[in-house]
Amino acid sequence: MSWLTVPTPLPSGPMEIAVTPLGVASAGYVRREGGTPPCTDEPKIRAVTERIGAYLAGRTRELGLPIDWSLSSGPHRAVLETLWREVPYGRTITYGELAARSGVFEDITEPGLAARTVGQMMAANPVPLLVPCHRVVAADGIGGFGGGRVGIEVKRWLLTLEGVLEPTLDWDGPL
DNA sequence: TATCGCATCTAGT
DNA sequence: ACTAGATGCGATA
Repeated sequence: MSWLTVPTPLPSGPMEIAVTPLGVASAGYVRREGGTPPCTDEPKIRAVTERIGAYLAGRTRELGLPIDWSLSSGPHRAVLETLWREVPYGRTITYGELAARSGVFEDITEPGLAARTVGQMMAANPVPLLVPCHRVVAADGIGGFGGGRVGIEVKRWLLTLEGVLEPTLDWDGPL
């Protein structure tokens, strides 16, 4: 596993991406702590940078990057894969609905519990952006996002990019 | 293995 | 419209 940094127009700045021979294993909106080996595979760096750049510039709706799922397993992975398969560009799903779709929480009957658990799984998503956790919203509003204050801005930015939200006055992305 | 912190929801003022 | 409480999972050390 090696790391590379990709410039983005996001409010959070550049992303840190970890790649393996299988694909992208990890992505972060915030800078990783040092100590991880940088990626030296130039064609791979160019491919990842180009795909993410095109997506965030509105030139494509598909990232088209292979995902290495090995960092997640069990129910966590099942929910992430459900989200990845069933929620396309420009669509959103609520925490509760995703819980139901994934089929992981059929034993859980308490209202809201499955939804909360999904929220915690999204917070622990190793590959945000590739697995579109920003398309998962609360039943009554936009919901939350990791990374504190900047995190929620990233979520709004991405939803605006995909046409889910109306551009605000400070919108600095494409369109 | 023990502890911590919730990316929610629903109901009750 | 707004506030508070229920409640158990996953992550971290």
